[in-house]
Amino acid sequence: MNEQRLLPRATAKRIPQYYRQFQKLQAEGVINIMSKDLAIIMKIEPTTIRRDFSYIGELGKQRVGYDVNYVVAKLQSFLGFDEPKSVVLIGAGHLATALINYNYIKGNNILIRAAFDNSSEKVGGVIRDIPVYHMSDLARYLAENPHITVAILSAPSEVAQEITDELVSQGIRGILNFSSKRLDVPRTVTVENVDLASKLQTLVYLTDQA
Amino acid sequence: MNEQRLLPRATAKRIPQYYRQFQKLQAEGVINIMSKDLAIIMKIEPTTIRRDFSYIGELGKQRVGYDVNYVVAKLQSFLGFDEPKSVVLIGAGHLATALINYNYIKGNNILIRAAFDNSSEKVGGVIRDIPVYHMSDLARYLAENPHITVAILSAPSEVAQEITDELVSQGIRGILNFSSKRLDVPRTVTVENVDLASKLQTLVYLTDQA
DNA sequence: TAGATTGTTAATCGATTAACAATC
DNA sequence: TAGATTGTTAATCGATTAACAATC
Repeated sequence: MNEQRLLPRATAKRIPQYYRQFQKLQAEGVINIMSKDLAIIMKIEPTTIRRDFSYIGELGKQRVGYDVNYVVAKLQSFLGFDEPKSVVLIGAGHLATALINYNYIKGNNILIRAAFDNSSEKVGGVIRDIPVYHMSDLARYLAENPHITVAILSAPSEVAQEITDELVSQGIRGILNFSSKRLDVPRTVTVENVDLASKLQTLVYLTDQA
Repeated sequence: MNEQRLLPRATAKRIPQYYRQFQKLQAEGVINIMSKDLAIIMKIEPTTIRRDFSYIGELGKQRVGYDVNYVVAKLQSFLGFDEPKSVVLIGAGHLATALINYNYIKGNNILIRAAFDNSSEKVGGVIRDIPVYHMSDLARYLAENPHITVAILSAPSEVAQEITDELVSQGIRGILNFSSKRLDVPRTVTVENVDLASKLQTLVYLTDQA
């Protein structure tokens, strides 16, 4: 039941970066790339790259490097992105719109299916082609779409926990949290925090240090 | 010249979180808090909190915990936020607007002074009360405002490096990078990366793992 | 083959946490 | 004072990287 983590968390967080980079290389028509050259592009040590890749399998060939098409396919299946994953957006403000735009640019193995908001101006409309529903429809929507297990939370901090509880009770198991609140969730739920205000403060601080 | 890093990078990244949390506690009228209780709120081990604080000084009192007002003042001066820091925004799209809104909610020791964009619809307008200028005015603006040393880069990836070079040549020493490109900068320049697309992919992957 | 690059073993480094002395 | 909490020492843990054998 409780699957052992197959690879270190630090590696897990880099795999999507590799995947995205190899997609780009593929689009550019690159056939092979060596860890040394990839290291320069991605600003990651070649040893770290090879170590990370070794968790997935023996992807490379000595003297040749990594076959771009092969690695893309391998990473894709490793990430479970062979079939696209659906997610929902909580909040339909500027951040939500930015995320929808981001998502459109990238190779679409993650599909934002719907956004939820309380604003009567937004409800009933679309962002790109993503429909915006009222928050009161959230529970029903998730009940009807049980394959959706990930939500992006871009709602105000004050209601973040309350919405989280609802998401979890409706079967959501992964939350990308843009609020500054740390969310209380059962251990079975994964939360990734993106605290933009703190990030900016950290940067300002580090800049003055350096 | 080359100032030694005073505290571990992991700690440096948490200090702004502590600062924000203590601001909140202050607003709520909390007088004292103990590491054990703070740990529950912030989801950080009490030992980690005490260890982090010890880098700043002996902030607490046995049996009493941490005086909220005192810690806010201490963190503020430690972060160099006694006087507010000015930053500029590159790009005036939805992400930029979201960041401006974020910034307005928080205690304002970081001031976004101006945004720069190429869109003729946006140039000349304001977001909240932040003026939007044309990208071609960036160099002059930074030359006239040499106290601005931090920029938020929310421009498309294709032009990210080009803009970075311009920022650096105009004296910018800290960049919050929202593009998916890793930026080439001199070692004197600090970059914090926020790769939203990768974050989302990581979350989806980890969710399926758990 | 000789040379170069991978995957891996072993060493290092940095961060976290358990244990505890100091002390209020 | 007795008890509890801080700040710190020492141990643990996890991640990175240097060194290198395997091999193409």
